[in-house]
Amino acid sequence: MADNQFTFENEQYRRTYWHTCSHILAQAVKRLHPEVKLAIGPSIENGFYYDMDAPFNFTAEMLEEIEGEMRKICKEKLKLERFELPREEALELMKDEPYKVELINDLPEDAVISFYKQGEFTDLCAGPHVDSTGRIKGNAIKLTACNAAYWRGDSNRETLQRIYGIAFPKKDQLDEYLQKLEEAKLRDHRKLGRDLGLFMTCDLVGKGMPMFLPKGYTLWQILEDYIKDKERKLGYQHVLTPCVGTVGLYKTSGHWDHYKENMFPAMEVEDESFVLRPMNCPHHMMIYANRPHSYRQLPIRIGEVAHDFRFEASGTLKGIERARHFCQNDAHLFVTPEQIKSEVAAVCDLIFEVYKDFHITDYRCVLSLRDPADKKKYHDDDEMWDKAESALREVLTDLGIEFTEEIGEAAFYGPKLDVNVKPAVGAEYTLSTCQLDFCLPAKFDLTYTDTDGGDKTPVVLHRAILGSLDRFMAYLIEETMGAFPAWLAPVQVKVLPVTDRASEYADQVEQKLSAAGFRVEVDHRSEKLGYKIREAQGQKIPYMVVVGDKDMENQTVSIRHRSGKDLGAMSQDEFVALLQEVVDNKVKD
RNA sequence: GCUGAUGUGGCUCAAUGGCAGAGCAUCUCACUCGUAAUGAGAAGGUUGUCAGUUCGAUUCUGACCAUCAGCUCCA
Repeated sequence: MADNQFTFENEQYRRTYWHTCSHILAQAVKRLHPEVKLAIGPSIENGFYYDMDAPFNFTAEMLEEIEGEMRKICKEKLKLERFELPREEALELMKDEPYKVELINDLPEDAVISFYKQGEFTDLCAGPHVDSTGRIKGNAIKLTACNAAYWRGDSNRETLQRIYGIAFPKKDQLDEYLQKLEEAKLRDHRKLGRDLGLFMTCDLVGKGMPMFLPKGYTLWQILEDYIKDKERKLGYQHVLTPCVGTVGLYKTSGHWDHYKENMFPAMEVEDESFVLRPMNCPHHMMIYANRPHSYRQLPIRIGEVAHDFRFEASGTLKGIERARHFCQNDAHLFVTPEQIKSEVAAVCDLIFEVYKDFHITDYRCVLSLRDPADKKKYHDDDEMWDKAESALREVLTDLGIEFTEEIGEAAFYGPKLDVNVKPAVGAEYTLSTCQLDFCLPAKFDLTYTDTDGGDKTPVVLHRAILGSLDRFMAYLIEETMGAFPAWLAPVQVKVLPVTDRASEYADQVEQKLSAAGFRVEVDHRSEKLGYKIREAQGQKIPYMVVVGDKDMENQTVSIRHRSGKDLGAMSQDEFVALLQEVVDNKVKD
C-alpha cells in the first residue's frame, strides 16, 4: 500500500489529515457514548486509530453509527484551535479522562502542554492538524475494525478497544484502497497453500504444526537443494543433529535463562530432562567442540536445514509464516576476530545474491541492538555488547549496506543484521539474519590454537539466508500469488490431450519431459480442452502442452503459457530446450 | 496469552426451535471435442467438540477446541 501517499499532496499532509480524523472519531464516540474514556489516537502507516476504554464492546453497527456522526462533524466545518495550558490547569481540564491525566503526569517538567479544540470537543495533543473538520471528506472515511490493544502497549495493563479507520480526500480513492485490501487477501499464503495443495494443518496434530503435502514438499526440497548447493560452494559443511537436547545444554547456552518462555516444557525421561530445541546453536557449538581446532582451520562453517520447535503464543501463529515447528536454513561460522568482516561480507553477498535469484527487491535492513535497560532479556555483559554492536555496525557501514537501527531487537547473545520483508496481509517479518556472537563461544569454552600456540576463543556468526524454509515459502507464495517461476513450480508442465486418441502420445511426451528432469503431469480425463486448461490455469502451472491429432501427425507439441500466451507448435526437443533455458536462468515468469 | 468475531460435505455459501440445501469439485454414463466451465445421473453431513435448556437443538445457553483480526511477543 506504499502508493497511498500519492493520493495526498505529501506524506506530512497525509499524517496530519489522518490525525485530524482520529480526533473526529473521538469526538463522534464522545457524542454517542459520553461514558467512554479516551486514551491515544495517532495516525499510522495506513490510516488512524483511537484507543478507548468503554464499558461495552463496540459492535459493527455501532461503528457505522460512529462513521455517520463523523460525517456530520465534517459537515459542521468545526475550526481546530490550538491552545496551551500550565500543568495544573491541564490536569483540571482533563480530570475526567484518567488516561489523559496519566499522559500529562508523565510529560517532562518543562514540556509544553497543548490542546486542540474543535466545537465542543477538546483533546490533549501536540498536533499538527488541518484547520477545520470541513477539510476532511466525510464520505471517504471508513472505520475498518475494532480490536483490543493494551494501554501503553503493556500486556499487564488495561485492555482498551482500538477503533481503526482509513480516510482519503476523495471517495473513489477510498474505494480503490478497500478493493486493494480485498485483493491482498487473495494472495494470503494460507488460502493459496490450501487451494494449491501445498500444506495443511490438522487439529489432532496440533496448532502451529503445519504439514507439507507432496506439492509443497517438492517446492521445499527445491529450496533446500538450492541453498545447500550455494553453501557448499562457499565452503559450508552440512551436518545433521537431533531435534532435542538436554536442559543442561540450554542452561550452558543461556537459553534456559533468556528464552525459556518460548520453549516447550522439559520432558523427564529416566534421569535426564530433554527439551525440543528452539534453535540449533548449542548443537553446532558441540560439534565445533568435538575436536581441537587451529587458527589455520578457521573459518569453519557448519550448516544445517534444521527442525526447530518454539512455543509461540497461540495468537501469533500464522500459517507457515509463523508456526511452532519450522525448519531453519541455519549455519554457524566459527571465525577469528580478524575474519569477522570478510565473513559478514560473504554472508551479506550471499543474501543479496539469493534475493536476486528470487527477485526479492522490497526489503529493509535493520541493525538490531539490545536494550541496555533490559537485563532479563539479554546476556548481561555491557562490555561484550558494546564491542559486538560497534563491530557489526562498522562492518555493515563499510560494506555500504543501508540500515536503520532498532533498540531491543537483538538476540540475547548478540546484535543482528535482520533483513525484513512485508507480507501481503499482516506485519513485517524477518527473512534473513546475520548475528554476531561473542557470548556463546565463551559459555561453551570453545577455543582454537592461535599462531602463538595459545588458546583463543572464536567468534561465531549465526546466519540464516532463507530464514526458515517455511516462512520463505510463505513469502514466495504471496509474492508470486502461487504462480511460481518455472524452476520452483511443483508441477512445471501439464500435458493436455485434446481427445482420447492423443492419450498415448501425451504419455510419450510426459515420459520424454520427465526423463529430461522436469516435473510433469498428464490430464487424461475425457473433458474438453477448455476445461482442462481452466483447471491447469487455476493450479498456476507454468506450461500447458496441448497435444491433438495435428501434433501426433507432425510429432509436435503446442505450448500455452499460463500468462495466456500461445507459444505455438514446436518439436518436443525444441520445447525441452526452451524449458531448460527458462529453468536454468530462473526466469521470473 | 489478551479482546473480539467466526465455525454447515473437499471448496464457496444458503436455511431453519420440527426430515439440512445449492453451485463447484468427486464418481458413473454419454459426448471425442484445438487454448479459461459439454450434458445427464449418483454419491457425499452426528451442522467444530462436550454439556445444559426443550417434547424436540444444527439453531438458544455455557465450557472447551480450532480459525481469523488486532494487541503483546517474535534468536
